[in-house]
Amino acid sequence: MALKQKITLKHIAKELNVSISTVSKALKNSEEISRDTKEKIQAFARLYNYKPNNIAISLKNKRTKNIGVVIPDIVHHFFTTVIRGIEQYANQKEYNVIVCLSDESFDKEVINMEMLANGSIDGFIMSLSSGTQRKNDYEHLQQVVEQGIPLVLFDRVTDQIACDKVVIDDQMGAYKAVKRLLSSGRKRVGLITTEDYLSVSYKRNLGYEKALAEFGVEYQDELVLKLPSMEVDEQRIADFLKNARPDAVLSVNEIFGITAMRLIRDQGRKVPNDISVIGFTDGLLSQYANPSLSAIRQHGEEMGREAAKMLIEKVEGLTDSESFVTKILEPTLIERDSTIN
Amino acid sequence: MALKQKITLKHIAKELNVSISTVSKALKNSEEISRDTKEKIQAFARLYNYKPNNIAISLKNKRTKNIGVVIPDIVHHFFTTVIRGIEQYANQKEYNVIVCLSDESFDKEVINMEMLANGSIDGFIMSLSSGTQRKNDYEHLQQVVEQGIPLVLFDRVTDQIACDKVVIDDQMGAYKAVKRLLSSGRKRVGLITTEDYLSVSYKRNLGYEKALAEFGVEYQDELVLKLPSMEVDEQRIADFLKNARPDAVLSVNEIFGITAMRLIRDQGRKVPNDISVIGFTDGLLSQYANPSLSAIRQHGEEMGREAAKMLIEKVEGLTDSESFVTKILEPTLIERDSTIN
DNA sequence: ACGTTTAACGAAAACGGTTTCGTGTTAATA
DNA sequence: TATTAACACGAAACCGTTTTCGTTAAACGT
Repeated sequence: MALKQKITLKHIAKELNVSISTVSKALKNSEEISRDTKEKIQAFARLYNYKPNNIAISLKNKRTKNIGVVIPDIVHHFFTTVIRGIEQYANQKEYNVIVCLSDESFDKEVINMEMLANGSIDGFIMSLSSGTQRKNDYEHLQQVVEQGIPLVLFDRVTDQIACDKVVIDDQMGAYKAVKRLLSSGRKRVGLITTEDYLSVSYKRNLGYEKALAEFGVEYQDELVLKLPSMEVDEQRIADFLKNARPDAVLSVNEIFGITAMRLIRDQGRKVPNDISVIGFTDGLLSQYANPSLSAIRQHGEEMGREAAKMLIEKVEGLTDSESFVTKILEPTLIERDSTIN
Repeated sequence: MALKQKITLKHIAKELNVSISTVSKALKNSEEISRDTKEKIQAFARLYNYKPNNIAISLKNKRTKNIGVVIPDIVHHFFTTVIRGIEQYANQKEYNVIVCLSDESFDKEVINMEMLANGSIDGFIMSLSSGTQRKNDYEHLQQVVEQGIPLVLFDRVTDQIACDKVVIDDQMGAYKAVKRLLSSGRKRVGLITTEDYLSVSYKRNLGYEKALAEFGVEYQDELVLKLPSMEVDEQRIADFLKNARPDAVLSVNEIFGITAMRLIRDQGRKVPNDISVIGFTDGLLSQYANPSLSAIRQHGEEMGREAAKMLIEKVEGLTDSESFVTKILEPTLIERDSTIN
C-alpha cells in the first residue's frame, strides 16, 4: 500500500518553483501575493490535501491548543461528567484535551504534571488526588503557576495555591440535605463520610453541623461515621446503622448511600419510611437505584465547562493573569424515592 | 510574581560560554564531552531545573508520544474503563492520551481525527460512533491509515478497514447468557437490543439466536425488542414485557436491564423468580442494583491495555506495519441475584 | 529622464531541540 | 621531528512553520 506522505510547505514550494514563504503567505491569502500565484498554490494545496503540521505551529507560536486535565480517577461518574463539560467547551474553541490520571497518588500526579508542563499544554485543569491532599504538598502546582502556566482547580481544591477555582458549595449541599431531612421530621440524622483530609468531606461535615445547629439538634459523635477511604466497608456501615439507629442518613457519595440502603433493608427496616437517605454525587446509581436515591447534584458538566472557560480565557490573555476568581456553583437537591415528605 | 521562565539549551550555552551542541551532548552524557564540562553543565541544568521542550523534540523526531483516543461518549462506564486501561499501558510507556469525544456523531468524529492527524499524535485508538456506523462511511479512517498512522479499533469496529482491532466476542457473550437462561429451565427468553447498525448489537443478536437454535427453541419475533437508539424508552419496554411475557430477558446494555427489572416489579412480577435478567456491560449499575444484575463482563480495562499495547508496538515499529491482527477477548458471565439456578 | 513608489516575491531568522560533520589542540606514535 | 590519532568542542543543517525585512522590476510622477 502506497503511503500518502503528508505534504509540507517545502514540497509545494519546490513543485511550484516558488519559495516557502510565498507558499505560506499564499495559503493565508496574504495581499502580498498576486492573484495568479495564490490561486495556483491554493489549488495545488487543496489537491494534495495540505494541512499544516500542528507541532511546527506549536513550536513557532509557543501555543499548543492542548489543555491538560489531571484527575484522580476516570471511572467515576462525577469526573466523567466534568471531562465532558471540559471537552464541550474546549472543542468548540478548537482545543484538545489531554487526560492524565493520578490514580489518587501524589507521585503520579507530580509525574504527569511535569510531563505535560514541558510544552505539551497551554494550561491545566485539575482536581487534587487524595494522596496530594493527605500529604498537603503543593510544590508541583506552585512550580506550574510560577512558570506562568494557567491552572484551574476544580472540586478538590486547596487555598494554598493562588489560581482560578471552580467548586460546588459543598457545605451548602450538605446543609440543604440535612435541613430537608430535619424539616420533614427526622430526629437522628446520620452522616456517612470519609476522614477530613479530603477537602470536600470536610466542608460537607461543616454543612451537616450547621443544619443541625440551626434546628437546635445536638451534634452526636455516634451519628457520624468517618471511613478512612472511599472503599466501601460494609461491616462498618452495617454496624453504624445498627448501633446509631439513625432515622435519616446523608452519605458523602453515591456508593455509600446505595450500600446503606441495601444494608438498611437487610436489617429489616424500610427506605424511606423508617430511614430517609440522601447521597452526594447524583449519578447513574442514584437514578437507577431501587428505591431511587435522592441526591445532591454537583453539576459536573457545568463545572467542566466553567473550568475550561476560565482556563482558555487565561491562556488567550483575555483575562488578567494576576487576579484569580473562585466560582462557586450551587448544588441542587434532587428528590427521589429515598426521602419521604 | 516573578515568572520563572523555562530555561533552554540556548540559555545554558550562553551562560556557560559553550555552544548549544555541547550543552545538548553534555546533558545526554555523551562521551564526546569532557568530564569537567559535563559536570559543570549538568550541575547548572539541575540547578535551574532544565527540562527539554517536548514540542521541539516532537518536531525533530517526528514522534509526539501522544496517542489519540476517539470514543463516542465518556459518560459510559464501559468506555471509561477502556480509557483507564489505555492510560495504564500508555503511561508506563511514557505516552500521553488525548481524548476526543465524537458524541456518536460522524461529523465530530471526522473533525477530531483530522485535527489530531496533523502531527499531534502518533496513532489512534478508537471506537466508532453510531453515526459513523449508520452512515457506513469510513473514508476518514482510510485516510489515516493511508498516511501511515497506526490505528487500533476497539469494541465498535468495521471490517472495511484493515487495521488492528480488539473486541470481545459479542456473539459468544450473548450465547453464554442465553444458554445459561435456557439451561436453568427458562422457555421464553426475550432480548432487548438496538437496531442492527451497531456492530455489537448485531453480533449479540446472532449469539442469542445461536443459543436458541442449540436448545431447539424457535426464534420468535415478538420476543425481540429492537429499540432505535440507546435512549431508554420505558413505554416500549413495559409494553414488550407485558405483551411478550418472557420468563427471562437478555438486555444489550446495563440500563435496559435495570429498567426492565424495575418495570417487571411494577407489573407485579418478581426477579429472578418469575423472570431472570442478564445484562451486557457489567458496570456499577449491575453491581449495585437491587436485585443485583447478572451481567456479561466485557473486560474494558483489559481491552484498553491490549489496544494500547498493539498501538504502541506499531508506533515503535516493533511489529510489522502491513499485517493486522484482531484480538478477541472472551466475555465472562457474572452471576448475581437477577438469575436463579 | 530621473527619482520614487508599489507590487510581488525570496532570504533568513526564529521557535528549541538533535545530530552530523568538521576543526583545532594536544598527546602519542613512527 | 613530522605524522597521526584522540580528544573536546563548535558550526550548521534539520524538523515545518511564521514573519520580518530586504530586493527586484515595473509603474509612476514631474
